[in-house]
Amino acid sequence: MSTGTVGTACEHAFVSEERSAMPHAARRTAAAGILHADLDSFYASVEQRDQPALRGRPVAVGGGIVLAASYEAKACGVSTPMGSAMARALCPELVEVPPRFSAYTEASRAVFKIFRDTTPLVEPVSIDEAFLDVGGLGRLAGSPEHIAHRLRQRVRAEVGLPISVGIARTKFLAKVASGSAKPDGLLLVPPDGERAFLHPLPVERLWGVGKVTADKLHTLGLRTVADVAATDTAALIALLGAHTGRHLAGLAALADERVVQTRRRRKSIGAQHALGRGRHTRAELDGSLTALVDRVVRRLRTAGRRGRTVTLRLRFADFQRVTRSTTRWDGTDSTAEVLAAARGLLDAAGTLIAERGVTLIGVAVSNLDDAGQPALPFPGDAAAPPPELDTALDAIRDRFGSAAVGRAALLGRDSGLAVPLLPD
DNA sequence: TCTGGGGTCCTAGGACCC
DNA sequence: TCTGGGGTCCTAGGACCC
Repeated sequence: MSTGTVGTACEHAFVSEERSAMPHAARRTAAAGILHADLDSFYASVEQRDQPALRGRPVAVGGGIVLAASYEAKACGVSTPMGSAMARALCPELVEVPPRFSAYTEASRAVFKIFRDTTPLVEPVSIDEAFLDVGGLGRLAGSPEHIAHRLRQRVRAEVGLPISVGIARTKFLAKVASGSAKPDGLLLVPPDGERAFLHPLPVERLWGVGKVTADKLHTLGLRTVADVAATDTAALIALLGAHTGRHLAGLAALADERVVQTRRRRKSIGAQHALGRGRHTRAELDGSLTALVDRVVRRLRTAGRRGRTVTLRLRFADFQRVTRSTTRWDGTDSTAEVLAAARGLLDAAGTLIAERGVTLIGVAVSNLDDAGQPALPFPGDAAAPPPELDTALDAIRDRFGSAAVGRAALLGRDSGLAVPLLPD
């Protein structure tokens, strides 16, 4: 475990926060009050927690590719997403574990409960990380460092997982700080130490800089954040476009006004499935499509949402991707309606598929709205679509499990309905 | 060594309306 | 009759994140 403050050689758990006579508002903007909390090697840590034999050993969670690597595995070069064959080559002692998503969801829920115990101002980023605004809690709960320290202790004691926390004045700096704190550490970036902390870092650490943007920056000889900060914003815009250029200029200049947002709603719900190489018949694709639609609409209904846009995602053997989408006039969460839309898109992409083959198929529903909002009446609108398809798919799932849905749909399609024509 | 599954945001062109 | 500028929505692609 490591704890520290950048800009000083401090090894103390707590850095005394100056209780100055500054007015409250001014103090809030100047102080480091945002936490970024990030579970370390999340899936792998859950596996090591649940299987003591895995502790201290290099662990990779995944199948086909590495979804998460323990620190022991990272030490020999295993990273995500990396093919399993590559990972084994790098690390012969690697223990490979299939993912148990329900265990991760449960662990995540427990951790987020501790987050929300800490402050109501929690912004989830993903299953294993969140921003917490603790700037206003001084009187109640102590300094941000104190709060972060206790948060880490609680996650360790109550959920059994290591978590790293970065503390800073802005979301971006807190996020970079938590990355630097890993593994299992706490790092405070004080407002007067921001430049010294950020500027020596490589441009890849800027949020929104991936391989493509990093390569572009490198062509201008820009390798560190300090290099970006010293570059004219106009030059960055010319290189990267208006948005990215301005965005990076702002981050490098330590200007990040984004606040912690508690009420963010999901904007799309999707599912996808990688198919092997080789030809897939239209009937096989239709079976996969049905299973994907079934998964998506059930999540849609669970969330109480409806969507207007259905997107079909395809990937070819050369890893090129295309999307095809269609937008309905009103929102739906009906299996039959989403499937009809997706089938239409698949039909329209028939030539493309015939020429190039498919290695991945995905379906997403977006343009989401709350369920229950009555659509405007439309002359000639039919009543609710028949529920037979849902009933049939439910029956298949109950009897044979989710994995059977695609196969059943495939077998049942010619009969006009996805009835259970499964092999025993 | 071939590369999963879940997302977000931005860009750009065309249709359409005022 | 010919013309402009602004705004919104849809589609498709691309970069990025975990």
